[in-house]
Formats: sequence, structure tokens, C-alpha cells
Amino acid sequence: MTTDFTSDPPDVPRPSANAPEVVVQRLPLYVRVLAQFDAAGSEMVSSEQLGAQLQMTPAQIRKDLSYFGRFGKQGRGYNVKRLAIELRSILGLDRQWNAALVGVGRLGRAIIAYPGFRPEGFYVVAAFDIDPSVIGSAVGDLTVRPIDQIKKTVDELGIRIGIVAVPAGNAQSVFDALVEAGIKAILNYAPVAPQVPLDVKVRGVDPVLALQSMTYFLKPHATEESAANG
Amino acid sequence: MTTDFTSDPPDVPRPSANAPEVVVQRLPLYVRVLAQFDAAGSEMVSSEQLGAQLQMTPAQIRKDLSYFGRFGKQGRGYNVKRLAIELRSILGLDRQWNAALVGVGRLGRAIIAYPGFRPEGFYVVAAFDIDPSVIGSAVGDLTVRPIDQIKKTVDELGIRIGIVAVPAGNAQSVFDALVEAGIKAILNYAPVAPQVPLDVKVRGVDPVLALQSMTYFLKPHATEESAANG
DNA sequence: GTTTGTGAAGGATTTCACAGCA
DNA sequence: TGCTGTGAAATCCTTCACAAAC
Repeated sequence: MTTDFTSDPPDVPRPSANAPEVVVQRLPLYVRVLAQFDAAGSEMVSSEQLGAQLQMTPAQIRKDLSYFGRFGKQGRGYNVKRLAIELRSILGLDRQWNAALVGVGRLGRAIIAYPGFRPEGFYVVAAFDIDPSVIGSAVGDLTVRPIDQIKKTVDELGIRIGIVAVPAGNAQSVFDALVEAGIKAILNYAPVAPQVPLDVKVRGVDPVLALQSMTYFLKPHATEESAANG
Repeated sequence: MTTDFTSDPPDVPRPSANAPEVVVQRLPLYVRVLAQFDAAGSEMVSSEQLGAQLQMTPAQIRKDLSYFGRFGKQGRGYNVKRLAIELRSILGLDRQWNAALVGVGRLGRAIIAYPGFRPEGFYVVAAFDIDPSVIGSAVGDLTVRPIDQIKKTVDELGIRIGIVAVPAGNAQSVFDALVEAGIKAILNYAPVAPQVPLDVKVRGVDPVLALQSMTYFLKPHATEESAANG
């Protein structure tokens, strides 16, 4: 899966050029619905069908895919299995990724116990905390390490991803430590705006922000005018 | 937001017109960093300072805010407390929002126990499941209800928000039930692409998708060329 | 007949740059 | 002087529409 796919047939338009970030963010969605079509027994799927599932226009799906290659056949659509394999390869999902979790409080423990990561190739292989009273203790099948061992551990275990699950007040120092350790991809559960270099990707998981931007669209309900629920 | 806001004072540019959705999604971020500036004792803040915290351009912040009013003073910036109050009001964060949780498995229980919602005004006031063996049992201080009581409960408790924490296979039927109950805002933890009417907002919380779109940017590491971890 | 891949058009969002005000 | 608010410009993203391929 490294870089020797020089075997482009003479008609490949843009092998895997610089696609807009927003397009890259949609690719995992395509992978997901392709898995559904596959599970349902579909062999081929059209951009129309994909669009219906994802509530997007077929044109957008075709355009998105065209940044990475020509995966379809006119008149037929896309081979479900092959497109899934291609997209997984493009995204780097055909390998294992090791992650370091920082913060083993309530949330951190839930993340370690979360069964959704491993089947997708994401392995939490180390856990860190500042609290001396938990360092050395076992969480799941991991032993909690002191934060100042991040760099050493990242190198030793081939960790490429950081997961931040510490309180807001400690988050920036954890970002700094992860960046210092050479981490370039961070999944952030802390409710803060991280300060990181431009070459470091951070994605936030933040249910409160999600809720807060939906309430804008909720009109003050008729039945609440004088209802007492405060 | 019907159509009779003809009462603009002569200097109000766009009272609270139709701002792009992407702008609305950034407003909660502004609220959050304003709270930080406030906690740090700042009285005034400039778009430059906000931009530095959020890694955005000052121009974008000013433009975003201009969709909703004129909150700043030239030469001085924005009053931290006042801007926070205004934005919270615009977003509807100055009130309580009741939510219904569907799915009281591992994840659902973690959501009920999550301490981050209440301080922000989001209250999970009812929990539902299909599994007869958990219906009637207590989770936190809630009693689990059968799913077919959603509509009744939504009306009785003034619930405006649905939170979906069921397995992927059951998710669409839960969306359908929530929509049928008149819910217009859904926080979705299930790894599926929901099919809902256009007037229903859904925001996904999906750490796996977040990870999957970051791996694209992680180059195959030098030290991994021949490392054995897959 | 069907559906892809893609230039071109259209629309949306961001940034620029500066007048106006404190 | 310092900073906002905002038209205009620039950039980015989506949709259109159709030739080409099956």
C-alpha cells in the first residue's frame, strides 16, 4: 500500500491529486455506505443510489471520486467491493493505526472500552495521565504511564495518533506534548480550541458544540410559551 | 422567524438575517472562547485576539458577527461579557433544552452520566429502549421507557432534542420515531447516514469518521517501512 | 437505455481593504 | 491611533449538462 502504483493506464486523469479537505472528509462516509450496500448484497451501485443514502447529489459524489481516479463504468455504476477497497487504500484504512490516549478519567476509560475503534483498525496501545495516583494502575489491558513518557512511547510503539481526553484546563499542555512527540493527528474530546502547528490535524468530538448549533434552528415552541420547566 | 421584522432602527444593518449555516456552527466556538477570556479577566477583546485563539482570520470573525448585529466598538473591540450574552441569546442558549435519549446500552449510559450537558442547559429528561429486559429499570435517575411512548413523552416533557445511541441496525427506525414525534434536532451517535426530512437537523458525533479522515494526511512513516504491526 | 467523468457555470464562503468611528 | 463593519474581490465548492462509454 505504499507508493509504487506507477501502473496507471494511460487514461488516468489525476491519480490522487490534491483533493479539497472537505472532499477527504466525505470519503469515510462513502466507505461506510458502501459497506452497507455490500452487506445488502449489492454488486454494483450508482452515484444516484449513493446520493440517496447520503442525502447528497449524485454529481457531488462523482466529482469527489474523480479527484482520486476513475472507479466507475458508464451505464453500470461502481463495483461496490472494489470502490470500497480503493477508498480504504486512499484513506490509509487498509492498515493498523496505533493511538495514544491521554487522560484516563471517566471519559478516557470509556474510550478505552469503546468497541468501535479496533474493527476499523484503530488501536489504543498506550494510556497516559498526570495524576500520580493512577499512574502505574491498569485500565483495560493497558498500564497508565506518566505524561513525560509520551515521546519515548510514541517512538517505541509506532504511535501516529493522539487522543485527548483531559479536562479543558490541561488540554493545551497535552497538545503541546503530543506535537513535541511528533504526533500529526489528534482526536480531541476536550472542550477547547487547540493551538497547534498547521501540519497537525485536529478533529474535535464535541456533543455540546453540536447541540449548541442546532438550538439556533429550534423555534420557541408554541406549547412552551408559559410552560414551567426551568 | 416569519416575515414581519420591519421595525429596523435606522442603523441596524441586518438584524439577525439568514446567516449561512456554517456561520451558525461557528457561533458556539465564539461563545466558548469568550468564556475563557472572561475567566481570564478580560473586559474587551478584539477580533484579532479571538482569531488567534481559534486559528481563524480576524476578518472572518467580524464578518460572522456582522450577520447578527454590530457588537463591537471601533478602536476598542468587543465587550467580552456582552458579546457572550448576545451570542448565547441568538443561539438560544439562555434557556433549558430537554432531550430524549434513545438507547441505554453502554454508550447511552455514558451519555446519561456525562456531566457536560447540564451546565450548558441540556437536560436528558427521558430514556428509551426497545429491549424489554431494560424497560422499567432505572438508569441514573431516569426510568427506561418503551420506544412507542416517545411521542407521548415528548409532548408531556417539552422535549425538543433527540439523542440516538442505538446500534447501527436500529438507528433509522429511531430517527423515524423521533421525526414522527415532532423532533427537529437530533444528536446522532450511531454510525449511519440518517434519512430525515430537510427541516430536521442532525449532527453526528463520530470519532471513527474523524479518525478516518485524518489518516489520509498521515504519510507512511519512515520507521514503519518494515515494522510488523498488522 | 443508463451512468460516468468533467469542463464550465453558478453559488457560497472567505479574504481584502478601507471608510468611519472611538 | 486602533479597530470595527462591510462592500468588493478572490477563492473555494457544488451543481449543471453533456460527450463518451458500456
